[in-house]
Amino acid sequence: MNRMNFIKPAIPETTLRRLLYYMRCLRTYKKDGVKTVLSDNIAKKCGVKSSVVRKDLSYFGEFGVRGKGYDVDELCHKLDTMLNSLGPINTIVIGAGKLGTAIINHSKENFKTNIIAAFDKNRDKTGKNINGVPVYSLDKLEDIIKENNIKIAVIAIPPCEVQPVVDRLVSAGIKSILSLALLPINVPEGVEVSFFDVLSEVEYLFLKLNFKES
Amino acid sequence: MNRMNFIKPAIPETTLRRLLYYMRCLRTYKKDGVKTVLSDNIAKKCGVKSSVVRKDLSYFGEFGVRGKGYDVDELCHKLDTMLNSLGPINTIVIGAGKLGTAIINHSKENFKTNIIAAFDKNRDKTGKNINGVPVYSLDKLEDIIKENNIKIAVIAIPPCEVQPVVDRLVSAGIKSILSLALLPINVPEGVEVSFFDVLSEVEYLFLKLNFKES
DNA sequence: TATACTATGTGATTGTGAGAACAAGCACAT
DNA sequence: ATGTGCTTGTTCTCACAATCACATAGTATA
Ligand SMILES: NC(=O)c1ccc[n+]([C@@H]2O[C@H](COP(=O)([O-])OP(=O)(O)OC[C@H]3O[C@@H](n4cnc5c(N)ncnc54)[C@H](O)[C@@H]3O)[C@@H](O)[C@H]2O)c1
Ligand SMILES: NC(=O)c1ccc[n+]([C@@H]2O[C@H](COP(=O)([O-])OP(=O)(O)OC[C@H]3O[C@@H](n4cnc5c(N)ncnc54)[C@H](O)[C@@H]3O)[C@@H](O)[C@H]2O)c1
Repeated sequence: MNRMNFIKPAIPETTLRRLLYYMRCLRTYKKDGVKTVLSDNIAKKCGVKSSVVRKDLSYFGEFGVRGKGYDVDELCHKLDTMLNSLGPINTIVIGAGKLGTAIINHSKENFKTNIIAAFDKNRDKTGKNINGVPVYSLDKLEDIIKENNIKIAVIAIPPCEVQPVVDRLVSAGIKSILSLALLPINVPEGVEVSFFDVLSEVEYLFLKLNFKES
Repeated sequence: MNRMNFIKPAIPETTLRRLLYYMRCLRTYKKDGVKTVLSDNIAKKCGVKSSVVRKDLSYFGEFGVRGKGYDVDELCHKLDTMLNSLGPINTIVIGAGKLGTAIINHSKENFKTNIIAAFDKNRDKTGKNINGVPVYSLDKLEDIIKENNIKIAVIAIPPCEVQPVVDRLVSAGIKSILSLALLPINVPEGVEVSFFDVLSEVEYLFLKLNFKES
């Protein structure tokens, strides 16, 4: 049963993406001791229109006071509670190289995501910790996934190595894979794959620049 | 003058993104010696519908033969020519740490993007090469940008360091910034900023999973 | 308490992209 | 030469997301 059914209609995917951004922005306000914010403050910081912020928040409830704005602590708390009610955001990273290490370190600053473990096939890397995250050999893959009920995995290994690992991830119960290798992946129905690539983004920005310039 | 004006109407941003993916996919076909492909072959590999592939390609011209499909070499060549006509895709990376290094190495495999230089404020890192890419101190920033007419920069330094660097990038003529630090950035009108973050994506996938499960 | 003011929340409208269905055109066999 | 089969290119429809406009409900002030 979907524990988020109390959220009435289907929530746009774009709204979900922005929501995470708002929350990070709110945490900053909170840290800076700001008491109240207007939808327009959040909007400016996140580069969207204030009406978008209000509409997005309205999918989850009424948090503001008309004529006044939003209480930062309260809004933060309510959104966090909602997120926490979905359970912990646990994940694993495959590949403890430069990229994998950078991601693990990154997760220690200001994120909700817990990286439970990393995996590497190189014996020099296994058995150690990276910033508190244990690095295991691939033997342990299935056990760790099942013990921790992991549903999401991040892949940061060379492209040619990807498919066999994906197959193991899927049969161990992973439902969503984020691949940093830009290689098409075969997965059965019901498993979601997304790709993530800095250089693709650069190339996209390049195309965009070339369309806009006068 | 926009050198891509021959592309008639405004091309959807989603189409531009997918186009890059198609091209990478086609390069693989070419390398594997495949002669012709159908829109459906490309579609399956890229995880979209065949009608989307055809529509996307149709923004740029007619490349296929009805009843037969697309000639891989020809399609590759025509798309590459189009891309090349826009000039080289040059960029720089700020921060030669784990992440910056991973990106530089990554750029050597199968991408159109040339990373012209990296910059770091740590004297231990400057003056060396990473996989053929020189690492300079920040002193050289403006010179390199202007000499090479760089328009796009990738930022891979700690969040607290970002804003001053951004200011320098902007006044040196950078038009598009890809930040890997999730901190709101102030830039003048006309400069585009995008953010890119693996862990945000994980959190988004988490939300999506929680909305879909039965 | 009344009045003006301010910012939220939401219903209505517009715009845009995805998908399906169909028309068009080429290759090949007969 | 002509017909058949196949896949492209394109049109049309639908769904969804962004935007707008305004009613709503609080605050502040006199
Ligand atoms: N998407 C992006 O933006 C992006 C950016 C940089 C790099 N990359 C990709 O990420 C990959 C890793 O980059 P890196 O800089 O960390 O490289 P790296 O060489 O530093 O690390 C790769 C690690 O993966 C491990 N490994 C290899 N095969 C494995 C397997 N089958 N199972 C488990 N571990 C395995 C290696 O032992 C090594 O520790 C690169 O191949 C590149 O394609 C993607
Ligand atoms: N968006 C993502 O997906 C993602 C993933 C991993 C890390 N990160 C971010 O990227 C940053 C870098 O990660 P890393 O693992 O490479 O860290 P790192 O410590 O290995 O490297 C940081 C590098 O930046 C250099 N630097 C610091 N300040 C600088 C300045 N003002 N100008 C030029 N260079 C400067 C340092 O000398 C160092 O070499 C992290 O702070 C993290 O926030 C983002």
